[in-house]
Amino acid sequence: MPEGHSVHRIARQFDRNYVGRQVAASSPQGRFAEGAALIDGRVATSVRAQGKQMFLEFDDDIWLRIHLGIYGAWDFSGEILVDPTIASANGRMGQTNQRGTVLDDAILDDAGENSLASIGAPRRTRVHVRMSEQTKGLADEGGEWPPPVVGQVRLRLMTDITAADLRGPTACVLQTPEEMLATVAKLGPDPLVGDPVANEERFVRAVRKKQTVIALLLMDQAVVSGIGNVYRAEMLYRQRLNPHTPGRDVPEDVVRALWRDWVRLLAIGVETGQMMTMDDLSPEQYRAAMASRDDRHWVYHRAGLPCRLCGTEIALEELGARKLYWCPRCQA
DNA sequence: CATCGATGTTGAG
DNA sequence: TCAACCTCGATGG
Repeated sequence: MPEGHSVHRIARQFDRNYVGRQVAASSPQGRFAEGAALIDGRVATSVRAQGKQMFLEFDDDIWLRIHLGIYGAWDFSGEILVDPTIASANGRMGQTNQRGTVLDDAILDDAGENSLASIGAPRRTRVHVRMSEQTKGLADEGGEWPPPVVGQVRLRLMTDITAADLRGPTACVLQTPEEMLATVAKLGPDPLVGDPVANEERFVRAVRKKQTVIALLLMDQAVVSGIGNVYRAEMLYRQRLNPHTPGRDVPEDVVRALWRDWVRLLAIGVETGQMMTMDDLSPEQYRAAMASRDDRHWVYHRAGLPCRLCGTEIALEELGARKLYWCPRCQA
């Protein structure tokens, strides 16, 4: 499941490959047939992302709102122009198969003549991008156009050279400009949207006026946009903050530190496509982290394992129907 | 092969 | 508070 960084990456791919182009829309699965018919043949005019929501605008004044939810995903295939701002730091998109990471770990066709090693001026490359093991075979077929529909595809958006298949979204709806703005208005600040100073102040105010525990506030999309269960656990650990601290009791400087850390982690996530939440890794640690997501985090998914710093068993508890991982000693 | 669980949200009760 | 949504990788037999 994508957290905010993935949604921004997807938005950039739409910006690069769809905005300014006429789009053929269809709903192979049928559950979005009416909506698809409404936008079919229109030109995509802009795209925006805030938190876990993405909005794709079509002429004239029709906004497609997408929320991937817990298992939604986009599959891109065909000929795509890779946004240079999201090429990975090591010169190649990741190769792991994490589900739901969408363009995180997006993959170049293994047989591909192209590599993203040359991060620079945008250039058109024939690549296949995928997100799920299921569609790997499809991408590797190559050549077939349009790509055969695999499984339940709610919405397919095609330019003459690129296809994007949407499956399993929580939300896939058309909105008027007013409705889109109303949706955005309910969302907390996103570091990549709007004024940085205003965003931080908004976050600080929202946290410090509530008695809700900070672990819940960080997951509240009205308080801050884009943080999910992984970033939540990791951010709390990085501040050595007890997850049960009421928002109003978190010192202001710590609240600000949380925000600035989110700014930083989101930027890293958007750029690399990975939720890398550990700093200053040794070469050995870095290799491990690249190879396995279990080695990228301080506490997430590490219940019962020794804390990387103090050796205490990482605790797991249910909070708001989600799993919370934390170190009882470091975050006392 | 079957079952589980997940980087999420909504809405019924 | 909890089921539903809807998909698929991981896990276990």
